[in-house]
Amino acid sequence: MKILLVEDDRLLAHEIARALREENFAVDIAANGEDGQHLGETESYDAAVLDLGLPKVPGVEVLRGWRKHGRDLPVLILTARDGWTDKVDGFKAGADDYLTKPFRIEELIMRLRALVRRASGHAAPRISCGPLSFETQTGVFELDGLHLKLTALEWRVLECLILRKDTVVERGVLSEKVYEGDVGTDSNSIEVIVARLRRKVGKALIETERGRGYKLNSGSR
Amino acid sequence: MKILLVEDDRLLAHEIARALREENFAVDIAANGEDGQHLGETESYDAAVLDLGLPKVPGVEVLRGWRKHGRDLPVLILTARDGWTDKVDGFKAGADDYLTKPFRIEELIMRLRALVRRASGHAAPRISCGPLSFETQTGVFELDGLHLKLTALEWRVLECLILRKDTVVERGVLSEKVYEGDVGTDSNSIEVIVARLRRKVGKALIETERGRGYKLNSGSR
DNA sequence: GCGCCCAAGCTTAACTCAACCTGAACGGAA
DNA sequence: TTCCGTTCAGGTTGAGTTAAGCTTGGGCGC
Repeated sequence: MKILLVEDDRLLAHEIARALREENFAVDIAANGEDGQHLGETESYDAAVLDLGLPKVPGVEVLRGWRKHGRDLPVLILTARDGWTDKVDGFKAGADDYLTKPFRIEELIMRLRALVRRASGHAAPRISCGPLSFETQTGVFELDGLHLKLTALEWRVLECLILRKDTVVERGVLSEKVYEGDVGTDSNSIEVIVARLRRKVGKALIETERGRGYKLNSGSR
Repeated sequence: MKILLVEDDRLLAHEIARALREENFAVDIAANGEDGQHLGETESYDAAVLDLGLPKVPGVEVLRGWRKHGRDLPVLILTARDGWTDKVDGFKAGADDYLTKPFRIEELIMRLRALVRRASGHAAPRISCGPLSFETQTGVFELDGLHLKLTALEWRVLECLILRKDTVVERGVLSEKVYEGDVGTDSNSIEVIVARLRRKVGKALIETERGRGYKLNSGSR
């Protein structure tokens, strides 16, 4: 867990760093806006603590710069003044939280922990299978990196297959998953959907196991 | 954008709810811990505001209950007492932020917006999508740089879509987030709102995924 | 091994109906 | 009054189903 601390007050900076390290955070200190800007853009941190009252480059500008460069780390800003506009500007620039000086160091730690916890929950698990990949959070399929457009039923079938890739999914299981209620199985609609899917994702991907069902096979064998 | 407000003080609750609704949030109010617990577990909210000083079931227990049930919505806790241990307990139970009473309602809104923005995976304070852009901290939409005037419902729908741009937002999810309380699903009002939105932002932006829902697509793919 | 036969699966095309769109009108709230 | 949200009706579209003919594969008798 690595934190970037941008704070010009040497004394305060070291006090904060000491406390954070005691809690097993790794801390880099930047004593001014320029260094902070640069470090935030080049290194990889789990979160940043940013003093808004910096000399030369104002803290808000540092934050704005990070965001412009696509840095999406959680940022907690510190403000000496109790000024309302400061906080508003900070939030508008993309801050996630703020603290007004003076503050208890335990509070800083707690808020940092909360930020990191929430930010880390955003890893989007992906399943890929040959040229096909599936983002479980958004339900988006991609083929060779290109967005794959599917109808509702095609999507359900393909999801069902990719969640069990490399294993046979029986016909019955498929129609159960695809048609929520139980269905009379005397129909070839599943076959039709599979055929259409094959035309979209390529014949080789979906293998049929005669008498049992279908299997999505990753080219690994 | 739907918020759960758990607050036993009727007056305060309605004041907060009014202010939030003025900012186009949909708000459900729970007047006690039990109701709050239940609503938070069964309904789907984008964030919760939780008073820690509740009668009967303490606020921290409510929060702990949600987390135990796997509800990971962002939670902002309110604490009347200036007590340190309250906040610590709150954070330990999985809170994301807190405010000490009394507070400015604008600050509550700022923090809520920051929480929601972060939870939706966006670090930058501005989301753009084709000619459309959205300022997360102020809730302002712009089309080609010009301020876009929307009604409350139009705003909620469009916000919901832009926060999940390029992914399909299901009809059900949409009406959940847009309407307060429970939802009757047999109505085409969402369709009508979408049609009106299309007339305002252009047809191409809002794509309909038949059988699933709607998608806001940044032409990039 | 060879070939026949039948069941299982594939594919195309047409049809049907639910999902969706939209203009208009109504009713309630500010 | 005006504005906003909802409902309704009529029209449009396209996804899903069906059915029919074709292909494939494996079992079995020779």
